[in-house]
Amino acid sequence: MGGELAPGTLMPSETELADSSGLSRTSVRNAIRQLREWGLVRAEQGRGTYVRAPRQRVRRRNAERYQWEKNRVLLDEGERLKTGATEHDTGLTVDDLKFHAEYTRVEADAEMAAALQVDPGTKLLRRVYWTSSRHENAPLTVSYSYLPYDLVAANPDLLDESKEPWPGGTQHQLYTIGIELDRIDDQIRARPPSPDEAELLDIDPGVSVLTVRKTSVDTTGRVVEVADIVMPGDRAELVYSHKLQRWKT
Amino acid sequence: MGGELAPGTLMPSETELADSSGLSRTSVRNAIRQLREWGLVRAEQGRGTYVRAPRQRVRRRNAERYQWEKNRVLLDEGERLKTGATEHDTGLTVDDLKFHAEYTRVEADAEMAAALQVDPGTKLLRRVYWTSSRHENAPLTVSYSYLPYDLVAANPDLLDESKEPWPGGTQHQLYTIGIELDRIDDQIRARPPSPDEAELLDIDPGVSVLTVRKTSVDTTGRVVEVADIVMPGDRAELVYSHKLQRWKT
DNA sequence: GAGTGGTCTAGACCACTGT
DNA sequence: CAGTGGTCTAGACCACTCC
Repeated sequence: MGGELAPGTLMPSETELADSSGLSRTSVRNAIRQLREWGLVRAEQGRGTYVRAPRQRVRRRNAERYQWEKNRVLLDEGERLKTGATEHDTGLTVDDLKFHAEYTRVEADAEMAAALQVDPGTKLLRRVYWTSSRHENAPLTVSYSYLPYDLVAANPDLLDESKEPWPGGTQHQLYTIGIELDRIDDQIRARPPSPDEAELLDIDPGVSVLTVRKTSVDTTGRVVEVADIVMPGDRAELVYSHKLQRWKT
Repeated sequence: MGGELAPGTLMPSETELADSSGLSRTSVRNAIRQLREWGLVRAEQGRGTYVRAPRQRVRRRNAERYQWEKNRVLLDEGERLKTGATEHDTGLTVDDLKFHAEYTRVEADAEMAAALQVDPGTKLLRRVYWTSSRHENAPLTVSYSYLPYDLVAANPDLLDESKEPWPGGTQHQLYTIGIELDRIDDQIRARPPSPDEAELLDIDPGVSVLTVRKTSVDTTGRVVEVADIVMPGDRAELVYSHKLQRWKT
């Protein structure tokens, strides 16, 4: 009835709601599905349905972030280790964070070949990366990054997933192989999650994900990285700020 | 079975699928719901379920668009009328487009007051605006724009919805009352559509919308417009391009 | 074992579309 | 009118969690 419940509160069970409302359980479930699509409630099998914490939004400010990362590249390593990009976004310190990284060597399919401007079948390094708070289970973003294998092979450290997290981010690692970025394009979409993504991000299958396809172009015009960043649509938010040129007075 | 059907094809009816598959109609409907959430199929009551046209994506390049709009402000009106922002996005000419505009005078609620940095209850001009192709029924974007009423009242034309579409866009109209923009911030989210939005944008209730909250700040640091732009998540895409500063050599 | 949500069935009625 | 999707019921079984 328009009321508000404290986060973590256990809802009455579906059968109980059906009995007390005079509706069938099917109808009650349909109603609850709406609440789930809005991320207001989470159902746990065998346990019950709980009110979710208020949508703690993750805010990514990509415009500033990219330039900020670039500026950091030329700092010495000690400086870089102190603060990473995730802390930049969330305000959490490095001790609160858990990392996961996983490297594989794959061949470019037609779609990725077009995005990277290479031939289909070209060897790529696929880097799956996520980070989450030690106190929460689900990551806030998951990143699938693709780089031409021959390019990164110039620095063996870049092929070693145990060297994660990359100190200073992707731009610094590219710097070690002589690459300077000139431009980054972000392409933003929303779509339903795959079952895997729903589980990993701890969202209901009915909640969309926000995705960013980030394309990094170096100073010679070459595409050096394509990354797909996936975020839970009910908790994530992207911010882009544009400074406009002044009219001549 | 992984096949692909031509757009517009009529699917077998739900009862027919239930009979031929040996499943109940409820289960068939659940399966179809997945297709709907992906925007692959559209159900029309009384008619049937059709395969949707391939997701013709609308691409908005906001970073360039905002500066482009600003540059156009100082051109003379004849120039401006030739090409508007929608044509800039879609490549359609002005003859192919239908416009809708609707003005109301409202009071700022707590949320909008905070966004506009005014007191709650302040009079606002609410401008609902959309444009769509003459050959398709549903708009590609709907915009809900809010401006302080006293600000725009300085030019009576800005209070007259019949003067839409604004020749040269919002930035030109602000120019007529002596305002130059300094910065535009975009805040991007995804969420389920309201029933009204689902109908207007011609999407299934299960398909999320992509929203942009656009905040325009003038050269004195004042927020002069807040606009909420709503797009169908299965057909829209946002692009932001960032040019990075060079390292000193 | 009792209680939860997840899945499924078989059938009913309604609102809407075409002819 | 017959056929479509939208909504609803009443009941079953399963997988899972907790005691």
